[in-house]
Amino acid sequence: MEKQNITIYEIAKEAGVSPSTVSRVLTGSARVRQDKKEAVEALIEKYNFKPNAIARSLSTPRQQVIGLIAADVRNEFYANLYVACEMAAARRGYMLMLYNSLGQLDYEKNILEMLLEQRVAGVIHLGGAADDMETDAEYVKLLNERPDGIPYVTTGKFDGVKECYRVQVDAKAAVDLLAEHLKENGYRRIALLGGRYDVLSTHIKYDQFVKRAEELGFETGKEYLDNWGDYSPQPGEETMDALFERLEKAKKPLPEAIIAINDNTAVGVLRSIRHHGYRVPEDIAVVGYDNVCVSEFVEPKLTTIDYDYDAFGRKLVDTVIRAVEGKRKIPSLQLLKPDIVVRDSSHPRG
Amino acid sequence: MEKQNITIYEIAKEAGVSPSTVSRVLTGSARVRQDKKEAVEALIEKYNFKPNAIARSLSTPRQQVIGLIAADVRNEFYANLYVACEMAAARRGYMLMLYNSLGQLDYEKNILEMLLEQRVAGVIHLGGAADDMETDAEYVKLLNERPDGIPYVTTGKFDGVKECYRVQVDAKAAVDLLAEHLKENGYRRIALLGGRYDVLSTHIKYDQFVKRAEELGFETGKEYLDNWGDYSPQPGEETMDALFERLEKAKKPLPEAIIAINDNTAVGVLRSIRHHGYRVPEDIAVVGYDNVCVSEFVEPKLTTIDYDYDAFGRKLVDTVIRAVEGKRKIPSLQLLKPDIVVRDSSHPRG
DNA sequence: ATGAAAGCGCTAACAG
DNA sequence: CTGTTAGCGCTTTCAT
Repeated sequence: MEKQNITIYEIAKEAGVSPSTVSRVLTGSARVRQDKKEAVEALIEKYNFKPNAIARSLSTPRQQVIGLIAADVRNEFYANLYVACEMAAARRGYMLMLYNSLGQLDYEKNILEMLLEQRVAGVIHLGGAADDMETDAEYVKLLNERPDGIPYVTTGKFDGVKECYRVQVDAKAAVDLLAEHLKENGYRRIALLGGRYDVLSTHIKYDQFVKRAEELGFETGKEYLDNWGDYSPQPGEETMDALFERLEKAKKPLPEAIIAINDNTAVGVLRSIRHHGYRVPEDIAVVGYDNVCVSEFVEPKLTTIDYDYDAFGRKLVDTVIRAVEGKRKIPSLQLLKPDIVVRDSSHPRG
Repeated sequence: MEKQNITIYEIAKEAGVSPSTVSRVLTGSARVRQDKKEAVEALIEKYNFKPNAIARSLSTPRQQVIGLIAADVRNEFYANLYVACEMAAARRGYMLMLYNSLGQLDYEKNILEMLLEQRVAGVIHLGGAADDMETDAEYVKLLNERPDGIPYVTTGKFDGVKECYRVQVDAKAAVDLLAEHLKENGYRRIALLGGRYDVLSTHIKYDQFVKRAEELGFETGKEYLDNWGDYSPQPGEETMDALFERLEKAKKPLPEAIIAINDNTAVGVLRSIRHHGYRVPEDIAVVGYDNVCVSEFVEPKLTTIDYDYDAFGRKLVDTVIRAVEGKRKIPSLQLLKPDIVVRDSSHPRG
């Protein structure tokens, strides 16, 4: 262990120079005579001195730290996005400070305050309250009270927040990709299951699906749409079970294909279908969203929507940094084009 | 947006008190006359003033931030652990700063330096280089050069690091649980597959398994052990494919049960078995580790080892905090007892 | 090229 | 109870 509390002062004294000179060799902010420079560097090496980033950030415009609020990194979608952000940030010399809101609105507001007290350079908000259809007024107030110049970028939306940049997946395009893929493969009676309608991205998916279904001549009524619960396999299974029951009662035919709100939900749907004695995709096709790791390892492999997570993270981080640096106009909404990954769960209907 | 750069000084001036008084009402560190207090609070409210945590931490002993290095939060095991740590830290008034090493040793060293420059109160290291059997000498040097009093706690180990606390899953106990469960259910010829032998936890599992197998009279030779590759499904599938091939060539019988190094690996193993036309568990049983979300949704549901992630995270964080606060002796190694979750993939052999 | 001095925003020891 | 003063560790004018 090194002796603690070494500062540029001890280094300066021992090197026979002033603290400013030490600072200059540390930051390279000005030229220093070679021999002094070397002396200082030798001492830095000797004591293994590391400048105190906290002290530095006090005298310097701002922290190179970006605060990040995520709904829950245990969900692979957010984990992927987080890692992409971290890599992008590292490349630009920024650090990230992560918090998970875990669905607790109060805690989430708390996080925001802590981040602001840390004087982060900006905050990125992935899902969570930013994904609620109905914006929480108090949250918006909090956001609008934030110090000037701390940019806020989110994958969701917040009505009424000033200087808020949105970077979203183009959810409509994703719906279209899936809908057209199913149509091409001969599916016409299609159900959309899972998620919560009061979540922005889910909301968009349902609305767009209804619209597109009509255009493509799908056979889709209210009975074939169902949303509640979270985004894990369990509710997926239950929602599908309920669909079977509902259709039987109504004497309606089974759907030919299911669009699950995400891959986890799809995994639950697959299980329900299996339990009811049907095969995928022969009897019912299933597709999902997010291209999560398991989607490739369930039986059958899942057709799904993929995103360029790296590009997504990069765009998020770059937006913050550009805003911080006061760069030219930044679009308030940036959309990312999704891709479709076709696997076995939606083979041509035959 | 609020005007930026409000400090306790403007508040003080406008309230007609001294900065220290403002500080006192902020921290509650001393009594302040009621009317002054109210005046200050009103202004804090009015300007929506938030004290600068950075400045505060400069004049105060230390940051309430704990640095956390994780191998990769996209692996659910780490995501679970991370979230548990975050919750535990929040309860104790600490924040976390997360970094993912992603298998890049150089970057990982970099992270450590950045964390130290941030003067974090302590660092928690989940997997990554701390999990390597062969400790990287330079890393150890870095660790030993860290300022005095910054505790280091890890789920792995680092040979030669001073003031290093280890909090580990009791991997031997986990092996025993699985081995005994299989024995009770009538399995005797058992293979252990996946992971890398140069990773601490994997190493322990293999060694303990070999030892225990002998004690329990298992039929297990070199052909039934295989480790290389990472901890995702793909290598799991390939390893199992290779096992089939190897045993056929050697004219050895198939194993009755497979222990996969983790659930992800097990998922790949299941697929390989299915592709080869065998059933689980009728022909071959499969068990894993970690009780990751999918383990409950693959077909058949996976028997696996579960940990009390919350307790794990709490112990990690508490250890750091206790060390920071210079509390009484802290054990240098703390072991967590794992549990077994019995599901369908290892039904009694019939 | 380099030192002295001021300041970043807050806390804390010390007088009153 | 409260104001004054002195830091915390670093950067940054401003002279020299």
